[in-house]
Amino acid sequence: MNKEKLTNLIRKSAQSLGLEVGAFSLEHPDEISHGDYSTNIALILAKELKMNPKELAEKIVAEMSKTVFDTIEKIEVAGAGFINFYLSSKFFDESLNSLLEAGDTFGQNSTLKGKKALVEYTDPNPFKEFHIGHLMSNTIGESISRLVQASGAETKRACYQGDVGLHVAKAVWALIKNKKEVVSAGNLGQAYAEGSKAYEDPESKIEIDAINKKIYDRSDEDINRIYDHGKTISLEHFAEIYKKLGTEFNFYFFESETGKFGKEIVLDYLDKGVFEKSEGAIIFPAEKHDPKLHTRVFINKEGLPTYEAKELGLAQIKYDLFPYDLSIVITGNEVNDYFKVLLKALELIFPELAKATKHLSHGMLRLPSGKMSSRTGSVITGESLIEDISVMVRKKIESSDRGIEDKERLVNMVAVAALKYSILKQSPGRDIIFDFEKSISFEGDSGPYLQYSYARAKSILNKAQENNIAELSHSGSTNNFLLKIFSARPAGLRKASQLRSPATKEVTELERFLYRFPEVVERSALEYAPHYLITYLTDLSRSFNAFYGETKIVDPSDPSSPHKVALTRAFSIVLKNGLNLLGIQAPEKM
RNA sequence: GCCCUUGUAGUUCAAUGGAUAGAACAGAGCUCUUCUAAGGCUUCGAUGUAGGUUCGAUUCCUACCAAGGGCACCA
Repeated sequence: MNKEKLTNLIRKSAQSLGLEVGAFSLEHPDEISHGDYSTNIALILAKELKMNPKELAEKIVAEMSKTVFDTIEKIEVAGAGFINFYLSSKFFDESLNSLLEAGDTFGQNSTLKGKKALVEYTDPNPFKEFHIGHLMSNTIGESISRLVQASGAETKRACYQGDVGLHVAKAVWALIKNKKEVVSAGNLGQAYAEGSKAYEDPESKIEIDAINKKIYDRSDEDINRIYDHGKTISLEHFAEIYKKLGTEFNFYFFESETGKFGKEIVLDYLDKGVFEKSEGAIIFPAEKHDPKLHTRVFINKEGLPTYEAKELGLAQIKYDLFPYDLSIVITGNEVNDYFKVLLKALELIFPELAKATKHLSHGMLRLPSGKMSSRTGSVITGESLIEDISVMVRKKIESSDRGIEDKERLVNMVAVAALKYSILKQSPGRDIIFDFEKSISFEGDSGPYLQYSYARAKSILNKAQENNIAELSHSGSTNNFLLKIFSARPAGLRKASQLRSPATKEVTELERFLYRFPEVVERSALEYAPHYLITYLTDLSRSFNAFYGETKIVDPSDPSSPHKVALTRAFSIVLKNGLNLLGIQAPEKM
């Protein structure tokens, strides 16, 4: 009994009462004790017919009850006129079966099957720090990429980096002045801060502007050498961070490439009336197309392309390399208004690319003490934040000994999980007030909570195997999980659907959550909102932990034990698949 | 001044126009001779203000108040 089937049954029943049925909703109630599905059809129809919604609901229920369903336990009218459906143990047994059979693939859908998707995120700038804002973009982008991939799209990841521009010139200026050989990415951050400060001084400004031009045209050997070296150091540093975070990009794009291309596009469309000349610059008067938009400069007085022109070039370069059906660009929300202007320009030039482009923005990471600024050097780097969290995780791991072999690997897994969870738990687009003490938690709603729940489930499964209740075997491409019934009879292998004993006829809350996973994944992907998935996984884990607390799962003397073990196995599958979609690793032990 | 976003327990976050507004942290109290206590169980506590639309509003509309971001050559 899936949602579609049930919707049709409800519609049919109402129609056979002679009612005209329009749109109505069928959802999982917020409160899990209110049943598995709930519809508001009676409330909607009663309004049109000016009837009492409760009475109408009763009539619809009576009509539905004429048909016998073995997957529905009971139907009842509740509240103002909601009809609640409680699924039967048969339904749950079957769904458990298919869940265990699907294994790693459970949760995937095909809404984007056959499509090509390109996701751009993180976008740090060489010569500047990789700060906590980049961690945000990376975390969200990685999860979106995985969700889109799980929806069937051929997915590529891209990172776009600003390797030219005033910020680079400022850093290079400071490096030359101090005759400092670049040895670490940290030096570059300092150099950038120093250059920014110097830029306020008119004399230094002239020098920095000159360097900026030379970087663009590569006319000065000494500057080229310092520039190339610094860029290499930066990129190597970023690569290390990506490794820690678990991101592998397919494409790297640079502003030094997109600028040239973007400029050509703008000049090309200058004649065609999209752009105009104004005060020596080339502009796009977006307000002529939409009063809420404003004019932006695409090529400045100096003849250099701005961010906007570069983006035009980027859209085209991306498409040439990977002809996408969907191009997702993830940025901070401070560029929202520019992006709207940009998309309007793109729409006039490459309508099909504009249609395929989806801009997602995340909020800012704000510190309780005020705004972070790399210009003044008051930044928290991504690296230092991960290290600070790691110190706390390390302490925790040292205090408990579970025979973990590679402790540093676990430290990184848990630290990254704590960080990613705190970023993904809220709806995207909103600012995060980042308070180190409060934001990074190992208790309650947290990444480590989910990981701990997973490790616990794995530990129970190992014990079940030792007690000969379950047998985990990998054959071919599918995971087979076989359970044995313990009794006087010869131990036999059973499918999960044959395990429920009369004693456990009652359906547990855990089961009511498990089968919903694919729906949650689909919604998260469709709305580009990983926080739905996080909320679900947290509820699911809480439900499992409560289950663990109130019952003994592995117990050879208990006939319902194999069924409980099967549920534990199902839980571990869903949680691992879910964590994977968030870009969080699931440790076997912790 | 104009445009965009956001106001929910003490704090950080949830809630496709639906039922008694959910969690977590912090506070109070239980719980390891039992499969991982990074856990479980009790308990206290909230929709910025004023209107409107609706059978029903945290959600939609209007005004106000408050916070953040943006508004021509940085990104």
